[in-house]
This record gives sequence, structure tokens and C-alpha cells, in this order.
Amino acid sequence: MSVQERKERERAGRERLIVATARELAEQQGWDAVTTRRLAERIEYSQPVLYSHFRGKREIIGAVALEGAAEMAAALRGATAVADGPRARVTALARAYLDFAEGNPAVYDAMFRLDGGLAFAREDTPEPLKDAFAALLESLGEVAGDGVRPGLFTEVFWAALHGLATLTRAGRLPPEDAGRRVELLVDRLAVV
Amino acid sequence: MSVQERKERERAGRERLIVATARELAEQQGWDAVTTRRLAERIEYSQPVLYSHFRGKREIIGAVALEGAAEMAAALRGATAVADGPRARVTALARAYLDFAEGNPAVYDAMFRLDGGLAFAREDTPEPLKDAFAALLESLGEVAGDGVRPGLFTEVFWAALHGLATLTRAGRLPPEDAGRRVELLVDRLAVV
DNA sequence: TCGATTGTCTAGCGGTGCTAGGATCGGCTC
DNA sequence: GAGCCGATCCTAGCACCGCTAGACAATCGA
Repeated sequence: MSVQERKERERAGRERLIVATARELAEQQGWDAVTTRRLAERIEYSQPVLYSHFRGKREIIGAVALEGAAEMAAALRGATAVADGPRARVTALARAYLDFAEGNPAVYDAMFRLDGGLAFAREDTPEPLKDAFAALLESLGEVAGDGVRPGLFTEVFWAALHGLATLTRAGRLPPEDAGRRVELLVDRLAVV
Repeated sequence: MSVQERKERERAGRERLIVATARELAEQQGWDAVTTRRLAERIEYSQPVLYSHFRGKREIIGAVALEGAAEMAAALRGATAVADGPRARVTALARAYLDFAEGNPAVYDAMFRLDGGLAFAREDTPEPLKDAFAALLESLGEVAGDGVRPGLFTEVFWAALHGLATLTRAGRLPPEDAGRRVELLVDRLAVV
């Protein structure tokens, strides 16, 4: 049995190595540079090994997305925990979200822009994704206002943040006023 | 001279054909299916002909984006023209924007998600793109509220719409509550 | 009618995601 | 300890991608 356990351990380790390497490469040079050949070379295995762990490139992106979702949830909770009052929490949440998107663009893309083959907004949505949404909901539910379903409010607020994050990074919005845009968004959307 | 003019006319016609065919193919099967080989086959010329009109695939995407921007601007102005009062105009604008994004997903992607090699939010931004933003500004400037720069307000509102459009289409947001989300967005952001 | 120029095509480069099939290595049985 | 056998991994290759060099043909002006 011990032999089999060791093999499984090694296999799991190699899988983590694949995901970590894909992420690293994506952050360094963008997802376009993450080819199966380059990835295989970096982990010092041949290409087919990748396919013994994942169905294809899409699933690797999905794995990076799940990892990122857990980190984002932690980052959001960390930011809101040290803020006083609902209004301050929402501002901290928005800033933390945009900071995460800016600081981990490849991970953010894996989560929300690319197709990682993951289910969203459904029952069989993977737990890390549900939890990241829950982290948003925890602070945003407080300021949804009367008669507005917290989930619906969270969706709208999230969409606005997502729009700001993607349009800014794609050069569609000038980066200078980023701070003022967040202020305006929180001012108007949150009911304190 | 007449010969040269005829040639230029034919050339311009073929360029329109390329752009129209690329757009059609993208709407039918997605941008991934728009390969230079398939595109060349559809216009019944060989691949290199594409490169005598455009530097590469990116520029073709850019051309589709410009065409789409003009159409979107017209659609937005058409929708707001028949609405009474600032509040109704903003609602109509938001609906028209999301309808355009849903009805022309490939064009929308060319404009705002893919890299078409176009400059945004700068002086040398192509006129159609500036005009599409202007169409947003015309209705949104009315409801920016005191002390808020209309341009900044428009950017935030636009980002929210963009977030809703992209997250919904990518399956990140359930499509059922789309209408309610727009209502909430207009309610909170617009100062009537 | 002939030469030059313009236009178009064939063929091919290096790259992509992915896979079939053979070699090699390890653990298990005798 | 020897030899079998199955798991594991790699080499080689498929069809496709964006893009381009260079040969060829059609068309124009003299």
C-alpha cells in the first residue's frame, strides 16, 4: 500500500507543479504564452504527461481559476475585516477586488474572462467559486437597501467592479481616475 | 484614370467583403472559427489577399469593431430619441446597450474584449469609437448629478453595463434577473 | 505587339493543441 | 535473485494556425 500512496503523493505534487507553473507563466507572459510545449518543458516532462492530469489546456486554466478564487475570497475577507462600518467595508471590498484583478491579471482572466470549463451560478458550481461570491455577499448584503434581494445587489455591484477591472486593463478606460470611479460607484450603489 | 478608379472601387468592395464575411463568420461560429484560411475560402480568394488589405487578423477584428461602433452609436441614439425625460432615456439606453451586446456578440467582442489594435480613450482614438462613447455621454450626462463630471459618470455607468453584458454571456450571471439588474442599476446610479 | 508592372496563387515556415504507439522502468511473484 | 508484467513516459506525428517568399499570370502603357 505504501508504494501506491507514495505514487499518489508524487502525482498530486506534479499536478500542483503543473498548475503553479501555468499560473506563473501566464502572469509573466500572458495566457497566450502558456502553450502545452512550453509548459511541459518548464515542468521537465513531455507534453502527454499534462494530458494524464488534465483533459486539456482548458482544464488547466480552470484549475488556476479555482486556486485564484480561494485567494480572492481570502483577500476580500481580509480587507473587510479591518474596516469599521458597512460603508467602509464596501469601499475596502471594492478596492481589494480591483487590486486583486490588477495584481493577478492572469488569474483574474482564468476566473472571469477565459473558458476554464467551470460551471457558474449553478448548483454544481465548484465550492471555491461559490465562496468567492459569498465573500462579496457578506459585505454587500449589508448595503443592498430595503426591498432589494442581497444576491441581486451583489451581482450588480460585482458586474460594475468587473467592468471597471477589465475595461481599465484593456486600455478602454484611462487609469488616472480609477480611484474616483470607485468612490462614485460606492456612493451611488451602496445604501448606508 | 478611369481604369485606376475602377480598380480602386473593386479593391474597396473586396475590403468590405472581407470585413462583412469575417463578421458573419464570427457571429455564426465565434471568433475562434475566423481563421485566415476559412475567411479566404469564403471570399473565394487565397490567404495572401487578406494581407494586401490588412496587416493581419488583428486589423480585421479592428475593422469589424469600427463598423460595430457606428451601429451601436446609432442604436443607442435611436433608443433614447423616443424616450421622454432623462430617467426614461437612461433606462432605454441601458436596455439598448445590453440588447446590442446580446444580439451582436461577436461584434461586441471585437469592440471591447478582443485586441483589434485600436487606440481607446486617447486623442488618436478612431472617430466611430469616440462617437459611440459620445452617444452614451449624451443621455448619461443628464443624470450624473451635481459635482460629478459627466465623463466620469459615463465611464462608471458604461463599466457596469459592460460587466453585466460580459458576465451574463459568459454564464457567470443567471440570465433570468437581467431585467431587474438593469432597473436596480439605473435606480441607484442615475440622479433624476 | 512587346515589355513592364501589377496582382494573385502555390507552397512552405514555425508554431499550436492533442494523441497513437512503442520503449522503459518499477514492483511483484516464484 | 530472476523474470514477468503492468504502469508510466516519451518520440513522433496529426491537422490546424497566422503569416510570407517567390513563382506565375493577367493587364496595362508604349
